[in-house]
Amino acid sequence: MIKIYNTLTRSKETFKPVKENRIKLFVCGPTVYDDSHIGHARTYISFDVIARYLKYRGFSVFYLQNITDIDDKIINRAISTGNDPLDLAREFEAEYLKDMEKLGVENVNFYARATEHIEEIKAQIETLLKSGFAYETDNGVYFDVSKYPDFGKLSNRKIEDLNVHRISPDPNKRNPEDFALWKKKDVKPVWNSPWGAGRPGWHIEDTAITEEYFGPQYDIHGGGLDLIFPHHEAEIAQMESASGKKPMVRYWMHTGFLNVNGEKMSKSLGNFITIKELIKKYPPEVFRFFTLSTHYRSPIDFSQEILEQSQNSLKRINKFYETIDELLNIETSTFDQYSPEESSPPSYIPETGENDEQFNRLLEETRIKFLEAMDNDFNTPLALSLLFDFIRVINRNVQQGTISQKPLLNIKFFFNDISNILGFNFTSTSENSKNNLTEELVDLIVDIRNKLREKKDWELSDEIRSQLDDLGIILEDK
RNA sequence: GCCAAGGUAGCUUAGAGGCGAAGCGGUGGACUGCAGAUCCAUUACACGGGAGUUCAAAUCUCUCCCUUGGCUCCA
Repeated sequence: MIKIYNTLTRSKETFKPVKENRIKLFVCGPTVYDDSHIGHARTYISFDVIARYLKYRGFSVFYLQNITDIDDKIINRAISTGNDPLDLAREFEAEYLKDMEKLGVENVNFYARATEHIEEIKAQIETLLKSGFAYETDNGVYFDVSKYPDFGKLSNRKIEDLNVHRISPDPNKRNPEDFALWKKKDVKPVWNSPWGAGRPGWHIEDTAITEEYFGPQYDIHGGGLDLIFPHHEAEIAQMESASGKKPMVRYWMHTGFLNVNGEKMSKSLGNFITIKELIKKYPPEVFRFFTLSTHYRSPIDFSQEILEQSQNSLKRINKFYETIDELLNIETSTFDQYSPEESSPPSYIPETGENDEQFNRLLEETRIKFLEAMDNDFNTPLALSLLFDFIRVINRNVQQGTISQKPLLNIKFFFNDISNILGFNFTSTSENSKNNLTEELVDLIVDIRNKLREKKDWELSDEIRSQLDDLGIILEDK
């Protein structure tokens, strides 16, 4: 039974899709006017894991994301760089998709561009106008918040409180908190509409897109915490008014902020880190681990030091996975050739052992606890800590030679599942790098060094090891 | 002013009434020619202060202190 924290009710609820077994998941995508930053990465990795887990749990997940490719920021950026706004948007959209691919975010089924849903947007505005929820002014078409008494239910605000700190509200609007559905414009990218040329407001694209692919009601809507107000609030108002159906979304999920060195990430503070900059310094998996070591709703603090910690922690899991592989591979490659007469038999571990049952039981317990942790609002930090507990016990038994192949094989399958769910790739280097020239050359150097070691030429051996280390190749003598 | 999230060992995080918290880091030991990895031990009977409820409180209640964020665009 999966429980999800619902921003709307501010409590954990048992998850039940509208349609049995089929989940419609929408997550707000980026406005493509610049390179994506590590805050985006945090959010999209979180939802990537959520989608992966729901699939693992047997649900069929349709994960939809919008791409905001028309917006003031894009236009301003295009003007300042002398580009066409739509070209600029395409360019950064491509960069975004590349970044996501590198981060291992691969579960989005469809990316929907705002500019390719102008007809749906206009249709929804038309509906809202006809039913009296929207009105037209000289500047555009606005949603009349006073017609929707539930406005503020997601962000827990009262309409009265909203206009307190407003600066210079548009006098043509009926209420200061009314928001634009259509902006009348005559410059640059504009589309024709019954209300004149212009372009859509920010909020309407999402509901137009979700209505097109999901209908007026669906399961999960996700995004960053900062989108709750006003964006998601506006979405609810639009869609529920247009369709007359409530709720538009059953579960609202929001990811916490990523801060840098305890401060909000912003361009003015100079602590703005793009995904590209990040993955120049650290493998994407390290960032993924960092992300998953904090609950998705909690704020997360990014710093070099913490990323180093994540790197070391992840190394421990990878190392463990490699150890298992090695133990099992030794068997497959040398077990048949082993004969008791040989003076130095190849090291191997027995196929079965007397403790097999015990290890299988431990594995099952760990699996159950892991699933329980993930079921409980996707508690990845707890899930990871369970893995570490398990790894320690198995390592101990590996060291003591008290574990056999059979349980190790089961463990390997379990970790394959884990790597799928969390989006890691634990595959050991030995599996990946066969037929690789670099690897062969390294093997050659290692062979030579082993001969030096036989001659007890420690000085040269150590120098070779140290120089390999400088090249990023870590040599560990057994 | 209004809303929200927090303050748990050196660092990063789980836990949410009773059971040894996990990882990283430090120190010592086992193993090793050395180093690394791994294991064992230790740092470490941790929960911002105060009061209350309870047989029992990091966990519930009250109160105080502090941090961060949102209320304009933002994942």
